[in-house]
Amino acid sequence: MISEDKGANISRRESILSAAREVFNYKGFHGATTSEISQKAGVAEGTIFRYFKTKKELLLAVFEPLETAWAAEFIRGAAEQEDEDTLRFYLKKQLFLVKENFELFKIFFYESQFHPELREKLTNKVVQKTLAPVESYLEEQVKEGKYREIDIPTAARALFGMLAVFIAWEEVLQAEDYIKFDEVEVVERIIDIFLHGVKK
Amino acid sequence: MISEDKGANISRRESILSAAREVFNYKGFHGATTSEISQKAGVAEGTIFRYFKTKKELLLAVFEPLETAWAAEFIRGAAEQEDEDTLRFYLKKQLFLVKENFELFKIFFYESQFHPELREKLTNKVVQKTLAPVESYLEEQVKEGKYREIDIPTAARALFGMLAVFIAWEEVLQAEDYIKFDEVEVVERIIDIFLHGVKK
Amino acid sequence: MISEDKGANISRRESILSAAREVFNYKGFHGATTSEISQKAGVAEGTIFRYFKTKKELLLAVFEPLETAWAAEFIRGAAEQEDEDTLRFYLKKQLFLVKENFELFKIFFYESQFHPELREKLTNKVVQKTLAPVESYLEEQVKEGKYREIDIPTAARALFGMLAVFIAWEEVLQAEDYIKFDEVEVVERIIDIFLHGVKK
Amino acid sequence: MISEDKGANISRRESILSAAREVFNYKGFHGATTSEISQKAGVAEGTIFRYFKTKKELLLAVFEPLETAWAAEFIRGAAEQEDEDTLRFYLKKQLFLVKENFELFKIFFYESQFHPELREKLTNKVVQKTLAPVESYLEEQVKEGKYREIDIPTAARALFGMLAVFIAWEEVLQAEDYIKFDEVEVVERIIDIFLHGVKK
DNA sequence: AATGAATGAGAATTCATTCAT
DNA sequence: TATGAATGAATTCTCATTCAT
Repeated sequence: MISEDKGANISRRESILSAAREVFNYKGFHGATTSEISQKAGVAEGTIFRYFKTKKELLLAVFEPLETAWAAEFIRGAAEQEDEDTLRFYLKKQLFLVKENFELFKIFFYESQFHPELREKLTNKVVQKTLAPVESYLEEQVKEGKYREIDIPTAARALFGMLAVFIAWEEVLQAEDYIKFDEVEVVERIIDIFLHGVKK
Repeated sequence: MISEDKGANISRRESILSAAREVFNYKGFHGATTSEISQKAGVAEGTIFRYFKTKKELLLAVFEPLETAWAAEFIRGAAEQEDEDTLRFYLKKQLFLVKENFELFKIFFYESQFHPELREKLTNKVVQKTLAPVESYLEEQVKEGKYREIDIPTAARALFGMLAVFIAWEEVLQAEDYIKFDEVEVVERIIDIFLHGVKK
Repeated sequence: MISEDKGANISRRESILSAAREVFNYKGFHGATTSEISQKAGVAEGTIFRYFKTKKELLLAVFEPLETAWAAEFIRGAAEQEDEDTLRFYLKKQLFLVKENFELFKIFFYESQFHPELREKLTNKVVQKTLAPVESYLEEQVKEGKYREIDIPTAARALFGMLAVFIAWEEVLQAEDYIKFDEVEVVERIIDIFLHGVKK
Repeated sequence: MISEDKGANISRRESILSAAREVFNYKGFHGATTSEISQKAGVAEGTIFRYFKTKKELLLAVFEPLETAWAAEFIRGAAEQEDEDTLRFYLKKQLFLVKENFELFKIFFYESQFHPELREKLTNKVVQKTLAPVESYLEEQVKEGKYREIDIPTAARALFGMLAVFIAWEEVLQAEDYIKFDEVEVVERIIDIFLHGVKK
């Protein structure tokens, strides 16, 4: 079979999802048109609606890989963080996961305002799952007397905020022209400040 | 003429801007219609276009007060932060300023992706100005040997990330149902962790 | 003002309604397109939707004159039918009213299947109102012993059925080519058969 | 293969026609989709187009059984009506035939407006054939001096109109909630009025 | 012969923008 | 200057029909 378009060996559903992700990313949900998505996917416009009843359903489907990634991650993440090294490893992995899926994240966040079902998914399937391992780690350390008597939920969220801001810096502000941060170094530095801040 | 609508003593331009802010906020830029804005502003739809050539121009104009607020803040903020107390005070004020204008911020952030002129404003007139006083404070402290040899830009951004994440928690995720944080306490705790983390 | 199109001195709403009636008539509701209606009305397609929120609302509005005509007729018709002459006069007027509005009737009938609100209007505002005067006339005559002991509702409906069939003959079957009936004569003959059939 | 669906022992063509009848009936021609018809028929959508070139051709084919029924009826009906009893019997049978096929009739009538070939069929193969026996009966009776000198075509049509209106009452208006007529009684009463009206 | 995925023309509806008043 | 009716391009979505398998 000779087929030069990108739909050759991936399924049409995937082509559409991939095109939708791309277009949603640089136009937003409302700004994206099904016409543009269909062109990018190399299918007829009507074909989109064979796979997704409405444009909104397409939006929801677009996040599936995120949920999947997080669900998988959660299982592995659940394996208790025992020491600083595992924590560092976990944080880096999470950061990488977010960066890798940043386009999706951005839309996910933004559209959450307008679609309660999205908001719920974001909160329960992504945010809470991301926080949980860190919170249980911190709790352990505090209990063992290694860390100060900090407020766990606050601390966990703060830690992620410190990391998130760098992704926003790069991805939203596209501000690398002003200051370019080396990712690995930044993570080390942030963890350093944080751990120094919570340790006794 | 005695007019009882809100446009009575504020100019039409202001009515329109205020209505636009409100509608952009809960519908997003694309979701907002000039018709709804005009109704909220109490003017005819056509009138909007006497003050703003296009809907996009209206979007850009909507952020003016943010810039103004930040410009004013910058002047005052420039007065060096000399000690922890001034830092705490500054951070709280900034946080309050962001929360107060959160609606605008959200649109500002989101639309920045699609409109480079917005992105530039956001980076230069808001973000950089907010970071500067903290960076200069940290630099001072490091120089004086009170703080560890941290990377200043990283630390400053991390600090704001820690705070920002709580606003996002409330405003984007609307996740107060899960955990409700007391704002004043949270700020104290975060600053505590941060300072503990950077101090020698 | 120089304006040669038909929308010159009738309101746009009327132009649209009139065009809609015409197109609904020869294409049916589903077969009619708002595009064709707008062209016939001499307005832009979008203009239709300034006057009628949806195509269906346009359908409902199209029947207003029917209801109005019937409401007016009802008031006059309510004046008791005292003798055969008034009955004849009433029936001819009704028949004329139906013929004059036949296009509307046809759509009204047909679409009643799919839109319960239409069905209810048809039954209550048109059919029942048309039957009432005839029923009360028949009742009177039976009571006075002039007519046989017939079933009033059956007889009234039967009478209208006799007349209606000729309208259907002409308007639906367009069967004048086969047999052409003289309207006035037909009505006389039918009334003759009917009265002869119910009299003692 | 033992197939349990309804298409098992009736031909595919019949399954499709039967499904089409059903769907045309409650959705109308335009409202019906070939997709729904194919599902109801238990065949693939494409299969419909192997049996019927277009949806319209399917519409035309749907009426075949009506024509067949009427053709059969005609042959039997042609056997002269000799007395009132045979007339009564014939009318009841016809009425039953119409009621039984009312769904088809309704579409037949309605779509006749838009498709001349349908209209012609309706007039020639159904309506004329139905009228003929009654007309010849009436003619006979008038000739024999038993009935008054009425206009035969008018009278025949009027008789059917009287009956038809009751079917419309039930089936189109679905107005049984208002008044419910007993079918057998109604037919008796109508024939009674009619015959009384035409007899000397 | 039968399938059903894919098509794309065409449908109703929305909305930023214009312009006569 | 302000209006708001009118516009029509653009949008999402539907569906009869085709065609490779």
